[in-house]
Amino acid sequence: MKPESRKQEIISAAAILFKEKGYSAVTMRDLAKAMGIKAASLYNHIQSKQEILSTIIIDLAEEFTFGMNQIVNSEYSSIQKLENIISLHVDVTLRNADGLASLNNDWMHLEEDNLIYFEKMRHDYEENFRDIVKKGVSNQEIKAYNIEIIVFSTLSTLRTLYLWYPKQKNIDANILKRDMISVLLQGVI
Amino acid sequence: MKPESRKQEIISAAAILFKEKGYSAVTMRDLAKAMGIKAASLYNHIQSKQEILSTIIIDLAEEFTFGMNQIVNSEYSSIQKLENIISLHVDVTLRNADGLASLNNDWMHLEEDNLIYFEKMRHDYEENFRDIVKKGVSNQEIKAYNIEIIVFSTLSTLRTLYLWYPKQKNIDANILKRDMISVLLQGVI
DNA sequence: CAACAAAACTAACAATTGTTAGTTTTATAC
DNA sequence: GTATAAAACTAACAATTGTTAGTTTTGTTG
Repeated sequence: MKPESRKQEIISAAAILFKEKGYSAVTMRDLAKAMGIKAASLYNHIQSKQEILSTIIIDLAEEFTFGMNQIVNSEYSSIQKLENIISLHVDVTLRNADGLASLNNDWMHLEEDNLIYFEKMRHDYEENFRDIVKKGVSNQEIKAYNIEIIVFSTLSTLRTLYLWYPKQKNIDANILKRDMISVLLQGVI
Repeated sequence: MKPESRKQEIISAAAILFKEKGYSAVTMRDLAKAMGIKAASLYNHIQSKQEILSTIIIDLAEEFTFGMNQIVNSEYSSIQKLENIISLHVDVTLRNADGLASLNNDWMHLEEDNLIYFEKMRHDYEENFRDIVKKGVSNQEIKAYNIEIIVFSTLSTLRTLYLWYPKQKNIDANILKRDMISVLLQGVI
């Protein structure tokens, strides 16, 4: 592993603190203490507290957007697309569970352009997800339950994965994917 | 409907603001403005900002604890117990969606005894939930997937219901229960 | 060792925070 | 109409907030 830049170290430390208490409750002095330095010293590396938050959230949101676009443009069946979405969430969660806490709970503290940009990405993501489910229902690949409930319950579980998986000790990514696919999809197929 | 006491009005207004921005980001001046009064005037009715938060969260947590205890002590099958849990969450969510945002996202800002009390209730709740699933698996009422994943994915969906149901227009509680039961349980039965 | 950049420091700022004290207004009861 | 209680107000507090300016220390490169 190559050493993180000082800026990246700060962002990673911030993500952990944001996960524990939320963006608003974490002070720059808290963050500095976690880094073993003084608050003012942080500003040699970052521009503002807000920059930390937006870096954490926007990077992750773009990862999801990119992954979803690949899935949407693929030639898989609807069910296979859903499996790929589950796989995407597992991958991102294993790589950056701390950051996902901010994405889920602190996105509303983004400012101006970043807030608008984030909300558009989230909206498009949900829209793509919904379209995949709809297509699957019209295909008769997926049972015609309430579509909104399928979308909501699957997304809820995937979005909350960051809270749960750290409690499981050393769970293998592929086993996790397989089990998530079973539980989330067996009911709707 | 009987008129809410002034204190209850404040707590309800606070729950809405807490849902939008989180406990830490809402100031007493924000809350006062929402009530159309000055911040100092709030203190004629409440003791502290913390008291508002703990009232919102502890009341809800006790509702869940009470409901879960009734289900645990009933003579239903495991599946019926799970259906009753789903029904409990739907009922509580329809009655107080705003407060559930605080319970889900701001419980860590509870102080001392209330924090300990809350964490115990949450732990016991999850433990009861898990035991019901385990019993169902040993009964062969429930498929023997990864138990932890079943518990986690079901709870995630139920806990996030408060975010989603307000977007559905005038959805009937009983229809919602029926559909939730279908999507959450058909996969694991 | 001299030079330079990276990264830390001290000290302070203006704004905002939850909360208190004391006072005035508003509504209710006799 | 006067007394009482409820609910608002003004003014201020001590602490904490994100951030800046200016300075010193640390580490690297020739």
